Amino acid sequence: MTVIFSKKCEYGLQAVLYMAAKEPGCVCPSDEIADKLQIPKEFVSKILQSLTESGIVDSKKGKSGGFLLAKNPSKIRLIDIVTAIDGLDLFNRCVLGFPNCSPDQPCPVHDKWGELRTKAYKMLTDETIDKFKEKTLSKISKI
Amino acid sequence: MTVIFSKKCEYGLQAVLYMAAKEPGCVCPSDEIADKLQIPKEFVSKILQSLTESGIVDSKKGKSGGFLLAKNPSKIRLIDIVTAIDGLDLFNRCVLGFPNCSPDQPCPVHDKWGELRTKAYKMLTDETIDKFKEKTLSKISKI
DNA sequence: TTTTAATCAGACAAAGTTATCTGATTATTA
DNA sequence: TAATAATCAGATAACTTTGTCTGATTAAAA
Repeated sequence: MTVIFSKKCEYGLQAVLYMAAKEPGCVCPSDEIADKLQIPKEFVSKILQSLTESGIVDSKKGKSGGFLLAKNPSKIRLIDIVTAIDGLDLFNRCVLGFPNCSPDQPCPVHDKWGELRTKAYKMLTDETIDKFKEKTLSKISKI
Repeated sequence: MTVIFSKKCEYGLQAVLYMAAKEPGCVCPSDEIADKLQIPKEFVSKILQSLTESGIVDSKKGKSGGFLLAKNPSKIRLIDIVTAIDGLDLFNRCVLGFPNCSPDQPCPVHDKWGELRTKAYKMLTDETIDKFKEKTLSKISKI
């Protein structure tokens, strides 16, 4: 199998985009998120717990509790979520798995791949989640 | 964790590049490949077995046997190896894991990501392994 | 012809990821 | 204050990937 982000990270990104598409400050129970995104409830709950520690989301306990974004969506970048869940190995590791791949000891595809990787990193760094509100709503409605 | 290619695929790419860097028609025992690339012997052996079925490498049994490329390196593209081992899911699946991601039902990052993905696919499709002989030799010598 | 050194095949083991379950804790609301 | 509905925490199960082991088969070389 081939993957870019782990399932955890995919679900984390989906959940955060979902919350960003709702009214600001709106508290979402994990039940609701899991239901709307069709992903396992306990799993998404765990993922959001870890994002709470990273300061990206907040949680409210007790009745009518749930999860909500900890900051303004315009302050949350896609890369923040990826970093919190998967880390940045994707952008540091050699794509062919060679040890000590670096400009000094480049693997055969080092330069070509590095270019793509830099662009991907830039995209994730440039984009904040407030930009995706409309697109998320449109996508969610079709699930 | 975050991955692009599976370990199998990484090792497969490494091994094929290694064979392409040797004299044409040269038979490499799995021992030698495993040793030079510092990867598990039985594992690389299994991977090369599967690439034999895909017609990318050939194998010779018995004493002084081993693996060799089944075609001219100029006829083997990086994408052929990736396809044989990992498949093309990477280029078809939604990067956020949304179901039914398509131009009709795009995920929030569909367009931006699609662009990068297309470039990556093109790179793997354009590059044949004969182009990497020098770079592979230089990298191997430093492991 | 016997020994040797390799692939081949399949079972198995270890590790990591994904998913589920259970119970404790917390805070709202009736 | 009691009932309710949510997060939180930790154990465990299922699955996939990665890696190892053993023995059979094959073919070259002594």
